[in-house]
Amino acid sequence: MKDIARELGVSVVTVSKVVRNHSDIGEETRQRVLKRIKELNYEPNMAARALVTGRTYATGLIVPDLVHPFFAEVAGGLSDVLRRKNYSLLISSSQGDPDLERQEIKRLLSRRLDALMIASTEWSAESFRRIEAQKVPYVLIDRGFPGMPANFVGVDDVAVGRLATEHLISAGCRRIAHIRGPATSTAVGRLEGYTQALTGSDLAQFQDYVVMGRSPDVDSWISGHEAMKKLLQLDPRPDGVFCYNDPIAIGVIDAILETGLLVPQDIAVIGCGNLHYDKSLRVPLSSVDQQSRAIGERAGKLVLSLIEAKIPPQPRSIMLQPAVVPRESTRRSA
Amino acid sequence: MKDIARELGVSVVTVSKVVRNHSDIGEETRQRVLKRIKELNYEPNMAARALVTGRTYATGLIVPDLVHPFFAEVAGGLSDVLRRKNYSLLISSSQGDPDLERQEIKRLLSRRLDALMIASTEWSAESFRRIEAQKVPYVLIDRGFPGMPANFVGVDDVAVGRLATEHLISAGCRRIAHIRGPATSTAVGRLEGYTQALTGSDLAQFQDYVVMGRSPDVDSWISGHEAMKKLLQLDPRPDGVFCYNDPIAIGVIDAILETGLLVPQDIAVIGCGNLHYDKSLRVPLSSVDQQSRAIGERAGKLVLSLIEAKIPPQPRSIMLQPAVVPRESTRRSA
DNA sequence: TTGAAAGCGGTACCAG
DNA sequence: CTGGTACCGCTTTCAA
Repeated sequence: MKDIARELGVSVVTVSKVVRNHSDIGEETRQRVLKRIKELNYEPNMAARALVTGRTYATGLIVPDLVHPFFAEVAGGLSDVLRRKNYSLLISSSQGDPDLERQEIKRLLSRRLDALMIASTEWSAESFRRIEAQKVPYVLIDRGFPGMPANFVGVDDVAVGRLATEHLISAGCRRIAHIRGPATSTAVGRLEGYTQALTGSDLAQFQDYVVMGRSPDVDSWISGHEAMKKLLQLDPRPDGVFCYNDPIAIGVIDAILETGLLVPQDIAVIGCGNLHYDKSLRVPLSSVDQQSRAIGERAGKLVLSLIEAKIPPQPRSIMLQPAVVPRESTRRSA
Repeated sequence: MKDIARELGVSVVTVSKVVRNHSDIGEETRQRVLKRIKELNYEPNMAARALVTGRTYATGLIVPDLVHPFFAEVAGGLSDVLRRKNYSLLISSSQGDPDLERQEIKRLLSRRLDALMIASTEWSAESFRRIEAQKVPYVLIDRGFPGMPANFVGVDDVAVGRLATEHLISAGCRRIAHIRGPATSTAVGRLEGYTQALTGSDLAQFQDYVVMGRSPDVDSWISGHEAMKKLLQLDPRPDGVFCYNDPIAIGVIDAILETGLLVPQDIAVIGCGNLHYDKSLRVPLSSVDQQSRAIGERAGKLVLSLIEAKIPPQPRSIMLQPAVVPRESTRRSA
């Protein structure tokens, strides 16, 4: 910039104004500067700009696992929205480990990002105090903290659990198990919905029909497979299983088939997420659609509005409505 | 930092040195400063640091599609390696559009990242000149440019094509089709391997047995589905299909089954990528493993070494070896 | 419409 | 071991 200014015999201020196409610049001067900028392929140094303006035009996303299709889709939707407004996106994965998550938050905070989005693996809202202290706007994605007023974008998880369970009931299942997720709002909400649906029906509820996989967010398939093995040893064994997510459901189906039982005839299975390959599975998987991409897009828009706002607005909670997508895995001649 | 310095009656330089635990600082002073830093929860401003050191401790990754499991896994492996060395990762998606890709490169370049990694959708190496001009180290991922000396991490694509095709041949297929990808090195290499394998056999080669999907990187399933519909109208129709990637292969299988034909009995199918859900598909999918995660990890290590190097080293090409993972979709009683 | 000066939050260099 | 000074590349303010 200094070079351009010197060459053209104008000041850096002038060049700077042209770059940001500030109004008060002579048309002739503007053209000259613009021309030289193109020639030199000049790009302003964002780090320097960030230093003085305090805005980086970058946001951060922390997810438990990038490879998990749900988070990949969220990231995809997010990235699209942000790109259009010229924001960059830093992504990091917490591997489902709260310590790593805190560390990542710290790292991103020190980059002075304009906003953070987090699908948290925490059970407590503690580490968000620090973000608030730094006055960095943030949005919780997919998992919230009950009673904590914070910006949130996700799906109504109680509805997810209720819909899934009711679907199994109407498919004729009488002994419905649930493979639950970790201690996040998402898992808790779905469990709650499951319980509500059962309570609303005349079906019996068995204590040991609710089991938790080892690490449902990261090694989902294995978690599901293991959990189902346990359920299969129960007597009476379940005839319907509602799974915390689709990869778990896939593990569950595989476990059932290995035993020689049939899906959905012997045991019906439903998952959550409606991943795009669900319909091509060995047993096409019924699933509760979570609108993953929409979650990313809404979060993107919310975060942009947060950044633009001069004063931090009231936290908003955006709750998308889930829907059952029925497929083979629950199609019983009930 | 200024505050801390004032409060403690030392200079900012001293504080700065403590932060970076520079050697020549009195133990007592160090402790005092450290203490205060903890108390205030102080984090150095990376933008400021970047401005003076010229290093951002951040790298960028551009992929055609984040949701594509292959790239998600690459990103996952990469992210792990970089995190351990305290680097952040900016991810952006080019949607398979060369224009968008160039735009993203520009954007990331203006952030003065320490290095870039790109799974390019370009057919020409033109836009990489700009990166070189800025002297930013970069690594091509998955797709290279023949004859262009650049850092590269990927799989030996000719071997991929050869292995897949030979696998179909040994499964007893006599009329082998190929659904190819776009004009990238990856797709070209696989096609080359396919041709080599056929030439090395006594099988006939049909011109119209090679078809290309619409947008193989982004809407893979649809691309595969459409392409297979075309192939099915041929006479004689193929009895084996080698697909550019797994999502395409899934679309292909679905198209075949819709017609009432059987996989693998009537038509065997093999894909590339060995995605983790392949084994749970309606017809468990044979696939050529591309070591996606390893690609990410190797790329991460390479990029770190590039950053550390004072003088740009000779470009290295890291070529991982693929392997066939046979499953139901090619298991014929040949 | 233009530009001089100050400074964003740090680090490098070198003198004390 | 400690700190003064200059400066990284850009924006802001305000005077010309």
